[in-house]
Amino acid sequence: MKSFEVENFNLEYTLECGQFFRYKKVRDDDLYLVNYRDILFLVRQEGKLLRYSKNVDETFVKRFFRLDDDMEEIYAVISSDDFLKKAIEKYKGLRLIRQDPWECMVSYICSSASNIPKIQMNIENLSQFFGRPIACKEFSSYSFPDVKSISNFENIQQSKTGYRARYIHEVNDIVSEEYFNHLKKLDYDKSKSELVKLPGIGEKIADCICLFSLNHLEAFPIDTWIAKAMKKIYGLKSDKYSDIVDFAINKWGKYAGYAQQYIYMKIRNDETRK
DNA sequence: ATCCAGGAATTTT
DNA sequence: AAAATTCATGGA
Repeated sequence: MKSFEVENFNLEYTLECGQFFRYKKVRDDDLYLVNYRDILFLVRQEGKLLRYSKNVDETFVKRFFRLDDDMEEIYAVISSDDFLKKAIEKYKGLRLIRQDPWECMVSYICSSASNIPKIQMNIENLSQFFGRPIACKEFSSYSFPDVKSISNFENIQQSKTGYRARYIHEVNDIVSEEYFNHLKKLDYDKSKSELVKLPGIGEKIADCICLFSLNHLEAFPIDTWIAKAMKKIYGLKSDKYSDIVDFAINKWGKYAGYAQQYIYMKIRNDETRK
């Protein structure tokens, strides 16, 4: 295991806050096994030290966990009120993850009207059907399928994706490496309007893809939790998607996505504890 | 057993 | 243009 020092980073919060699905705690001492495309690596935090398996390098790990984000600046922008201040205090070190756009797209198509364990199962199944075996130390897994390779409809259904199977199949047919290369060049508004053209992708999922894999930190995905939270905390009357987005972007600007993640984490944990 | 879950598309008012 | 219905599946 190699390592480097980290600040304003908490591995557990970052992996387990619901933004990302392909991780597994493999030992009770907080050693995590993480999948990213065709990479399988181990990572563990010991205080300020972040340790990671030798099959990845420091540049990769820093990029994946967005350790290049200036959290002091971000905290300064999103500490707009008591709720956010408390959420940041409690979950300090929670960062967004830079996911792969294709992987992120398929994962969030699976997420509609679902839950985290089930989404994880769907992705695992898809990877077994369409990916390749990969390993790290004594652990083994499957790579995430390449773009255009999730093509067998029967197998998509056998991955227990339900009514989403059709969307995954169609999207797999439409997108390509070139599609993503083009998508990465667009700004937030343009990316989002491209994404919602795809079957099975509405505003919410498009915002997830923008925030979690396309570097658009102003994206503010609104699921039922966030909608409830915004109503409760800020007394928003309208439950129209675009009204809530306008409010958020007006309040937190280019870091609205980070605000979303802290709100989400806090509201969800406060709720499940009662 | 029945109902719902971190939505989107389609159909109906 | 807003509201109800449908879509599969696992888990509570």
